[in-house]
Amino acid sequence: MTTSEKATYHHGDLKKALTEAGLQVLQQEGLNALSLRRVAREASVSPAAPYRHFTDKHALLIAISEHGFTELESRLRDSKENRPGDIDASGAAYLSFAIENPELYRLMFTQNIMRETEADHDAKERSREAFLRLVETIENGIQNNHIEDTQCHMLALSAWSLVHGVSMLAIDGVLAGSPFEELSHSQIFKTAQSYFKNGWRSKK
Amino acid sequence: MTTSEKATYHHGDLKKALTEAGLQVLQQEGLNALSLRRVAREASVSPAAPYRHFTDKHALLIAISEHGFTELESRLRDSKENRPGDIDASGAAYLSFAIENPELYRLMFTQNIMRETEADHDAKERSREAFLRLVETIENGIQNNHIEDTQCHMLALSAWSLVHGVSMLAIDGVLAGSPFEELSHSQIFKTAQSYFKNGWRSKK
DNA sequence: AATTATAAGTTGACACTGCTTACTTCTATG
DNA sequence: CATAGAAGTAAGCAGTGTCAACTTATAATT
Repeated sequence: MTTSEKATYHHGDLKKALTEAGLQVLQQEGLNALSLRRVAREASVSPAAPYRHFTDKHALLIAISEHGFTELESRLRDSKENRPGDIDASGAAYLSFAIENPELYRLMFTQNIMRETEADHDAKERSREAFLRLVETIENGIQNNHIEDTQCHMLALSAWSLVHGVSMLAIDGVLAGSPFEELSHSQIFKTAQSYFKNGWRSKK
Repeated sequence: MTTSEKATYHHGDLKKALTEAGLQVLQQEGLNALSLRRVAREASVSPAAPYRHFTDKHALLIAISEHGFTELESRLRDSKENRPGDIDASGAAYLSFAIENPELYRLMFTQNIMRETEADHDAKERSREAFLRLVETIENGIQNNHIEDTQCHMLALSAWSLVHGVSMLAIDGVLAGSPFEELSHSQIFKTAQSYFKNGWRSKK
């Protein structure tokens, strides 16, 4: 209905439309419902139309995944601005994103960029960059003057592992019924962190 | 060719055959190649035959997933027997399983038991039990006389989160190119753990 | 301005998938 | 020995990923 959008061209920006439709289907009906034909239908276009913009179904998934990485990164950036140096807040922001977008989050780490496929090379590269920006953001988040780069990198990976693990377990419903369920996201992260700090002592 | 196996029945233990064929396809060609028809073909039966043993495709996946949980649990049990009280060894065993069976491991936490579906109720229940045994095994692994049950549960979840996170990142190729790559699995786990113990200091 | 090249979308088809219904066959039990 | 019921088959529907051949609208060129 908006005049400005329609004027673009014979058909609007179909690639964007397909990606957004795909994202919506993914979030509302899950990965199994996400098909190229369905997305094409959603955009009122023929079943083969998407192939003018994506070489593959995989390429569409990569594009959606890229969108996710960008959004997650921006959330971490926001959290860093609002509470600079507060790594707990960043962890909470990360976890919130995962919990609010379970299907998307799972997709991001399932149809992974690193995996070797023949899919659309450009999209793959852009997605990979978005992913690396995320890693960078995480590293910046725990930047420390007193340690060197290598240590910082490992620190980042360790922290990320914990948050990623909690996110996955939360998404998969493993936390349901556990004491974790009662806590807020921020508290979950804090608790896990404090337990790690205090160390886990085994019997022996 | 073996006489004893053929004598079982009109057709052997098809349910088991299908599950094993499914596992093999999953590991060798990935989740996308894993279809009911393909598995049926692999077991030399008609396309609809599996439906006498699985209500759903999902039910087959649940069965395969259950197999995975049982195997992982047994590995953790072994590790505990061989090196009682050595939680690092358990973590390494866990990580090894994930790295050796990436597709299976991903499936286990993707087609999760907790998710609400109409699938084969029995299989779902058995799989859920296998899963809970795993949680129990993990909790037993870090059992501690000095802390109460609730704390122990949270400790287990925290430790699990870390190992699960490292496993996922490793599977997804995120660790490739990082300092982690140089280390053995056991060392990866130890390193992450030690970093957590020492704490991560932020600038502020 | 008319022509042409090309990007974008359509049509129709193939092989494959999950799943269902109706049918057959074997096996175990009364 | 008869037969109920479990196990497997056959045929078919709707949906899917993908491709080749075709059409059309836009952009570029003369």
